[in-house]
Amino acid sequence: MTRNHTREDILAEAARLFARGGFKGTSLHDIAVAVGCSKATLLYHFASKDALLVALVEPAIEELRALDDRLAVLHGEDARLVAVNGFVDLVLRYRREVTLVYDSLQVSEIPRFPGIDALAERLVRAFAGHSPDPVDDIAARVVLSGICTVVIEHADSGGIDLRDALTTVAERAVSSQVRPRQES
Amino acid sequence: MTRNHTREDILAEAARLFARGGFKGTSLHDIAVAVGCSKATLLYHFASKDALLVALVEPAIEELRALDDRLAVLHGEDARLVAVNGFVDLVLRYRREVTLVYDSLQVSEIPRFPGIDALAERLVRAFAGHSPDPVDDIAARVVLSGICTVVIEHADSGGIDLRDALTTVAERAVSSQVRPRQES
DNA sequence: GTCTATAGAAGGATAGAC
DNA sequence: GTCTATCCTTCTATAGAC
Repeated sequence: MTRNHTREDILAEAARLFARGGFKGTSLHDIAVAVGCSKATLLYHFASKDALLVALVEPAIEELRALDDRLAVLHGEDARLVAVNGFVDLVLRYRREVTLVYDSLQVSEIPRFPGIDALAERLVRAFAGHSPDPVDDIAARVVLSGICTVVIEHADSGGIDLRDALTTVAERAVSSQVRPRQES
Repeated sequence: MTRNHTREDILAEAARLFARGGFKGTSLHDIAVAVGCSKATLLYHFASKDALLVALVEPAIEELRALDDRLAVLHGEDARLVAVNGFVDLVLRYRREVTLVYDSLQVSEIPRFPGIDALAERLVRAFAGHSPDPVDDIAARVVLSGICTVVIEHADSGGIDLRDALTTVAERAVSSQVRPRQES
């Protein structure tokens, strides 16, 4: 557990600083100071600044892909439930990392992760319970991106269970008055 | 109307590029190339890169403050309706600018606008219809930030009325099952 | 594995001609 | 008003000692 102490420190500080200042807004110098080492040490552990970012978000991406796989065989309401619960859980465990991934979709200041755009699109559709209603599609997009943002600033969740709140919001936003549910 | 052709071009291109690449992710060189002029010309019209950003978002900030003023005398459901309709309208008219303002709240890569944090907090409360339920508070935050994000990528709104969709989503997300409405 | 020193590129901003 | 040329800083990354 105590192996590669420095490498872990770098990842932790980089996550914190990237979340606060953005990827382009955070320099290797900033990270080095936060860690308490030199820039050269950073680049000994990671080939480049981009490589550091990739290493940072890799675990989150892996889990995102796993969730995507699980969703592949689900439809409608089933997909929605798994997507919402799975994504909220994932975002809570990888707060800062997921936001970096999400930013990479919109802002080209960050290196792209292959296949992420299509994955995000499938996730939106699942969040919408594959509803044909365009409003549900918009709702899914709003909630999906909103969750990513809120989870960052709410590092201090004031007593309330953030997980329950976020899933509830996702539930509400996408629920049409007439929900096309499969009453099996 | 044809006065200060270049200045307007600079603002337009800067808005486009900042939205796509982020503030730090977009250089004066990038903007100059897009406009078709030199960096020096940019800095003749605007004192600095920061000043360019401020000039860009100033109109949006002004309207945001105006909305905030209107909200000051409203409560509960009335506040919610005015806040949601007013904000959605504002965001649709200043798509790229509002997002820059919103980013300035989270990411310190962008110069801060005075009083914006408190304003944003009041807006959140209004979006929540001043509900005491913490879930409504979270819902308001999710929807508020989600709207800012979605409106950017949806430059191509596919036939659907984005305004209606966004207000509907905001309505749904914050509506508790038991809405504390003032049935006058 | 970590450091100092430095290379090499890119960024924001200024000077001065036109 | 717009340009070219330049300055100075900051940034990423490398070289080489320890």
